[in-house]
Amino acid sequence: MVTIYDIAKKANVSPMTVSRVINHSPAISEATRLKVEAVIREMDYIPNKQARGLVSKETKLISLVIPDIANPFFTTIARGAEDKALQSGYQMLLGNSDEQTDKECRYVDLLLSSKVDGVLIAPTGDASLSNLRKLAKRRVPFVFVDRYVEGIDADLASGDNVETTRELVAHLAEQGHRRIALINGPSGISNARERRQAFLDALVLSGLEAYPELLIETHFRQDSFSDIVRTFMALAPSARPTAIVAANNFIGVNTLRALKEMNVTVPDEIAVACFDDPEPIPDYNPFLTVAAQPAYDIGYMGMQMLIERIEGTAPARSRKIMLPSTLIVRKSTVKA
Amino acid sequence: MVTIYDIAKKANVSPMTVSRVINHSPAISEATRLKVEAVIREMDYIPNKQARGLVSKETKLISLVIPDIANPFFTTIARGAEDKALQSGYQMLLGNSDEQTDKECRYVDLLLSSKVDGVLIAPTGDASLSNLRKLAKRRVPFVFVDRYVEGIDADLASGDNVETTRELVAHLAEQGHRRIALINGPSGISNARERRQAFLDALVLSGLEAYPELLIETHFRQDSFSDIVRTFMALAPSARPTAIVAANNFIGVNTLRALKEMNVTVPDEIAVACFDDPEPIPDYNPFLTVAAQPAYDIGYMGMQMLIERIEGTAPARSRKIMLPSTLIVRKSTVKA
DNA sequence: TATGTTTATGTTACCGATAACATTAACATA
DNA sequence: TATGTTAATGTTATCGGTAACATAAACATA
Repeated sequence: MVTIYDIAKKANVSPMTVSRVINHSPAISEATRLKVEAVIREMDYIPNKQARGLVSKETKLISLVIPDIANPFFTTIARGAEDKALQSGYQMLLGNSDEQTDKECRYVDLLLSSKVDGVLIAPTGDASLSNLRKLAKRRVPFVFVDRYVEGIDADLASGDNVETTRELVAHLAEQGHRRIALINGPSGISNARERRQAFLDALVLSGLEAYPELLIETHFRQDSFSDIVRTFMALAPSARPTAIVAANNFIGVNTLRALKEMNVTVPDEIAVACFDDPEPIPDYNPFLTVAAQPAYDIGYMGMQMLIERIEGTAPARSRKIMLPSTLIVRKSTVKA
Repeated sequence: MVTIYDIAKKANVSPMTVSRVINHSPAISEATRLKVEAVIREMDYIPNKQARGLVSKETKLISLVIPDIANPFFTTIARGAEDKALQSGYQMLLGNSDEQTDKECRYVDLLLSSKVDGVLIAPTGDASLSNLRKLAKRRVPFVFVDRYVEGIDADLASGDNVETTRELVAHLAEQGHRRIALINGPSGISNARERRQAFLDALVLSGLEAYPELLIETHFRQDSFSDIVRTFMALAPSARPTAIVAANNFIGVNTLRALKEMNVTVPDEIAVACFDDPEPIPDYNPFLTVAAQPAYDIGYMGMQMLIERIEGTAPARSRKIMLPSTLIVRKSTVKA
């Protein structure tokens, strides 16, 4: 491998002079600079970031830890985050936690060892506390995307859960629904908690009543909703929900599937709307009404805040950025 | 930061002994090992990969360079690749080339500086040659996913373009179509070239004729197909295609959209089928007939071959893995 | 008993860069 | 002319590990 020593020898200067040229130090004569630059080009020298990092204590590496890169919502966050990282000269490491705190823990250990400059994380839930404490203890800056953890002070970029929930409920209320169910994520995850509260508030706002039996808590990656749907359908017709709000795209799509399997027609018998668009490339004839969170911006802004933290240009107090969603009304909530 | 020197001092041994314990060297007495391990735990020591890598010449970093992480096909490749990487103790860096050779070049420079152990790449096309040469020159192992570059010898994991194309054409022929169009990617990308040839061969196999005016070359991320569709519709009715094969999900979806805008009914007037499912979470009522390539396996197998190359356990000759697709027939090709 | 072998541990140098300090030459100033 | 100042460059130590070699103690063998 070509090192600054090879360059130095060939250019007849000291390695330190080469280092100065590479780092654009002003204390270099024009003549020397040109000479060294010529040799660098000639020998096709590339600085070794590892060696540099050992001294400078920075790696220009940022880790993104998300539940699942295959979910279009997180995919788009990743895309936004990566764009910002590249702009600022950082490279992005990817980690899927699969909503499992122990897998997340494995990543945290890995990235602590890799000495990343910072971490952008959508934590698996409140159980992530110990993982985040580990980061904090080692003074690795981190920023939350999509979700936060109670008791940990850090910047957050997320969708506006309150306003988004309100929009979904208002839309359904407008369509005449009076009994609306919520199929939510686990209460151990901040956005599920927020969505639940926002849902209850939104019902009041729309002049509707809340029914405890229509408030379901499940997982964001639950893949069968047959039991839940069956329970709904077992209710007396007057007690059945006529509309369902699903707390993410995965729940939304799989609820639709369960309804279809049980021959419940959507939206005629039950309307369905959800958070996050399941389709990154909108299909010909999309069916599901969604409140699309601005995932790209969440990733981009989150990364921006993180880089500001890393580079010390962020304000001392932590920032919470809530971005508005876009309600996209489709067939699953509008009767023909 | 806690280093092996801190551990050594506290445990009353030399730093080298600590290093041996960390690396599970057998030449350590049980007593010393336990003593050192206790101090390591007590002081919460984490090895510094940068320092280690400076000596060992490995970073346990692999870079994945793909056109776009937001495209579900590549997303799923990333997911498979990441799973395999983690299993084998590697971390994955992500880079989006956006189908631009110069952006790809920027990444290659970055990862050369980061001293990654290997690169998994879906090259932007034949123009990637110089970028790949750079990698080869520096002896950074790389493996192709989805696409290869003529003149570069490396392992490849991809879908079986020939067989997949044949299936799509056979399906359309079975539906009675005699004039089938192909809207393809750029001929500078290997899989577009392969799909074109496979398409022509498949037509022959199905006893159909090829019409040059129905062979369109465009971009994999082209977003408007109005002109192409308009040209088709301007043909005399007997010369118009009755079916279109789109070379990827993006082309497929946007062709559908263009057809819709021009009030061409699908599949009645024109049927449409494409490579790669645009929907990572199949929607309630998916419309588009697709040949779904096994993206997860492409990523997983590609990463596996790469790790074998890195660790020197791969055979000298390069391997080409072609994985079969699954034809999913939906409404866009089947008249009601 | 002297020597060889094995096992466990320590010492030194180095990976490729940079920070901190040292030196030199050129020039300005008194 | 002696001294101070500035600009350009060099030297040394260090970052946190590990390879290679050195050493010491314990034991076996002739």
